[in-house]
Amino acid sequence: MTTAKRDTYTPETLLSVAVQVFIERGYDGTSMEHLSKAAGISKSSIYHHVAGKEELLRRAVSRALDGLFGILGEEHARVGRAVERLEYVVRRMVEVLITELPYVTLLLRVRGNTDTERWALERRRDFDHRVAELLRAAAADGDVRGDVEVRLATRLVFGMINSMVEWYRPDGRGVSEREAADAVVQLVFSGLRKEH
Amino acid sequence: MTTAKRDTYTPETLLSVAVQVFIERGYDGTSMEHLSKAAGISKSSIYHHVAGKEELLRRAVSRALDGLFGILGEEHARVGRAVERLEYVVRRMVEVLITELPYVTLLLRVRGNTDTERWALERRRDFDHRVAELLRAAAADGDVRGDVEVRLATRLVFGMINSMVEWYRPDGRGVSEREAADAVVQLVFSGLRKEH
DNA sequence: GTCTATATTACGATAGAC
DNA sequence: GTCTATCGTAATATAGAC
Repeated sequence: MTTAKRDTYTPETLLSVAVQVFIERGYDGTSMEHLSKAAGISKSSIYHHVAGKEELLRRAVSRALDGLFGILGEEHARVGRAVERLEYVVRRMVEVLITELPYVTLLLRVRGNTDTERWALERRRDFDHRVAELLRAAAADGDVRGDVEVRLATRLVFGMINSMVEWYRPDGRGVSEREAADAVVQLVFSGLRKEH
Repeated sequence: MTTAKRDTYTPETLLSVAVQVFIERGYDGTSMEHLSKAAGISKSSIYHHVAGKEELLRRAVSRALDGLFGILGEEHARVGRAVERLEYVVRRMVEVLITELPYVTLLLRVRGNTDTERWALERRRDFDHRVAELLRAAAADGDVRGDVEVRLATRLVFGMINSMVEWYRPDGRGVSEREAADAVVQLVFSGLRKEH
């Protein structure tokens, strides 16, 4: 290459700044002015890199969705007893949520006002259904309790995992990724009550 | 009274309309124009009833918080073994969430951009701490497993309960309040795995 | 209590210079 | 690739008539 890489923005690096601001102020609550201040460049410079606010949102939620769907392609999610595959997917969901925390955070806050948001919601539903199928198979195997409806249980488990974006912070002082994943797996499969 | 009550708006009735719109479009994504269209009156008429958008938000989250804090004052939440009080509070949280669904939904989506939102977040934290204390007491009694940290477990349980606002719809066709509360209590205390 | 009309500010996006 | 300046629109809120 002829010129060294300067500390100028690319769509990728701009994205990480934008996602932070979106999370702090909310997507709707963030103006292009807010983004330009946070990035240290002018509004029109942002338009040089991306077509607009919504493209930044699309790139962000795409990254989160790619991480989640990637789990379903992994070997431990595809072979073995359903209940074991389910446990693996639950653990990996926690890990992906932490690895891609800002992007997953944004994905989970999307409500469906724009085309991009509706597309993200649809892909989330696809993912949910895939995991629900796993739970259904585990129930058919007799490995999970039959007194809670599959769809309801899936929603509650997803709720527990996804809620981590509200409080998890990946600094050294808090909960480690391993501790978080262990706690979720313990609660989801064995519950709070001490076993006798 | 001298005149019969007409079908005109009061701050209360206007609130129920506004909350619906806030939930559909997001608080930031809702303009006074949107509200006036939904209410069937002009923008300036809304300003006759409330000082502005933020007052509607404050009224809404107050109602949700009153419902939640009310639980802690109930007898079953104050007397008895800690693990039993905890189970009662979890069940009642589900019930209040369903009873005050739109208001709790709004409360849980608040992010902290305005004074009202920061106040709501603070009160939510207070409530969380009160329930965490209950879990701590149950652990001290030896009724709850000791291998998951109290603060972490509380957050995950709240995550599961609160996530219900994302999908629960109180029409006759779906999950009843009783089924939902039972499922949450089962999962939180006993987990998914079939007991041996 | 509701309306129309409007003041004022902020928004997303573009033009065009450097 | 970044800037300043600006366009057209839509936002919150108010004034004042009825």
